[in-house]
Amino acid sequence: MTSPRANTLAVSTVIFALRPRGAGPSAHVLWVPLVRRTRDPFLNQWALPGGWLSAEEELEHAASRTLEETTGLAPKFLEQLFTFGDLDRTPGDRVVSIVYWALVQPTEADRAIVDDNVRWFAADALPQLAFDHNRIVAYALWRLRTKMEYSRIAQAFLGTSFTLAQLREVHEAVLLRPLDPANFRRSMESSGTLIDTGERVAGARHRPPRLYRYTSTEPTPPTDPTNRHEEFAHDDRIR
Amino acid sequence: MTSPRANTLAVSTVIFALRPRGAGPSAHVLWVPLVRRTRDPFLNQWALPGGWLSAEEELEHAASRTLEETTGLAPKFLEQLFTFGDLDRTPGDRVVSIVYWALVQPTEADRAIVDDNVRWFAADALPQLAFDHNRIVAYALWRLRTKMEYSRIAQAFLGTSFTLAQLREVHEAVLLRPLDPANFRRSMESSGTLIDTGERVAGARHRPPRLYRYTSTEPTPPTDPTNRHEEFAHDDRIR
DNA sequence: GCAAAAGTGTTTTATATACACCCATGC
DNA sequence: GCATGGGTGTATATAAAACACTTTTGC
Repeated sequence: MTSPRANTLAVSTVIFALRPRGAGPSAHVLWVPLVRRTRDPFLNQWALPGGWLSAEEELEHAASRTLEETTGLAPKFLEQLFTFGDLDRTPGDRVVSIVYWALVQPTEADRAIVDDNVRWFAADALPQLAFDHNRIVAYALWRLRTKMEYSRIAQAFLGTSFTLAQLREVHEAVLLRPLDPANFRRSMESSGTLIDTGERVAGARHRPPRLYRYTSTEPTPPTDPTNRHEEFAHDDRIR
Repeated sequence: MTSPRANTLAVSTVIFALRPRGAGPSAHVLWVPLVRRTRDPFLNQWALPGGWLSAEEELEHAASRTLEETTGLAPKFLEQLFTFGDLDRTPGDRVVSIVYWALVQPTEADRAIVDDNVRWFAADALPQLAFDHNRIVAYALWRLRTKMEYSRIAQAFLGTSFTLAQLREVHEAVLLRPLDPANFRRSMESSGTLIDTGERVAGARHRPPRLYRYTSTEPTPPTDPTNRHEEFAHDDRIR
């Protein structure tokens, strides 16, 4: 005789960073940190970072905390993605996972933790993950690509100032296609979200590019459910 | 001495229907069914239909079940909206609410249940609701309006066949602005989602309009997290 | 000078909008 | 006929894409 099933609440986070890669068509690729499971089910398999939700912790806080614990980084973008609760996604108790997604910049010589139980993987070449985590990452990737087209989350992969070429590189790496430099420049300039810092980057053997910053606020949708990250409104058009 | 707080899981649903109204600029308005709370907290105040989540019920099933129980209707559209879990949204135990939103057609002489504890309200003139439910409805409204512009959820308010004027009326009522009939026709025709049934509606004292149907499937985003409602992909772009 | 990327200009294409006007029906 | 929406045509404005060309640096 088995005891009745119970609901358990968990928070997980899909963390994206953009890192240079050896060679290939585009110079940067999306990477995702995963943690190795240290218990059953799916012992030793890779999974999204996350943990049980305590009754005293805000959802978003739980997401950014696990993010800090696995990458050592603070997110420049953090947003709720979806809540997964299919009955068959876990054996034993039913686990409802509130999943967030985050963008971080790979700073300070990849300050990111890398030990035997935490590793970064190329987002388009993941191994078989625990639970339904492959599906979750795939959905997060779709959301990232969709949102990149109408918002300015690209900045979250970069520092405070950047050249248009760097910003374009981010878009190209995420969208997986080349963008016309001339048209990209115009569309960014006309968006009104860029500020010319006046500075330039010398040193390369070509005309020194300008450095830009982002304006601090973006027109937020009337009712962002969280009202915490005005910089990047929640969906929308979850298109 | 108080016992430690616990997490509780609930599912609620924001249900929209489009119903004719007495007079005014547009002939139809959005309505939302609410239920009266029969216990504390917020005793007697109006709230979104919903209930506790059992460990044996799928999230979406819980949403459509409460929808059936409060309206007597089956949803033509049902999708996860957002998960609300702020610590201060409930007194006592912390309640995490997975909120769905749904569109129904007001069929069969408003088969909808109307008793002392269930009532329909105009979506733009709600009373003060229990918990954070005003904010939730506002967010659902924003999502409905956003999604109306790039998907074909409008059909969910209508029967299987409809005239272009009816479809336009839906858009106008949701978007709260008049649309050019000529341009609306063209944009719908060029979308490739409409099928001319060949039938017409006679009886009115003007040229009889054609009846259209929707094509059955829409290009789904690569990774709809649920894969159940291919007709209406989840955000995203939750644009 | 030459290579390479920054940056500007121009043309084409597609799409959205505004609005004039004809068509088919009921009365 | 006339009123009423159904339906077509067309001109204009705005934005996306394609691509030629000039500018500024390092070597």
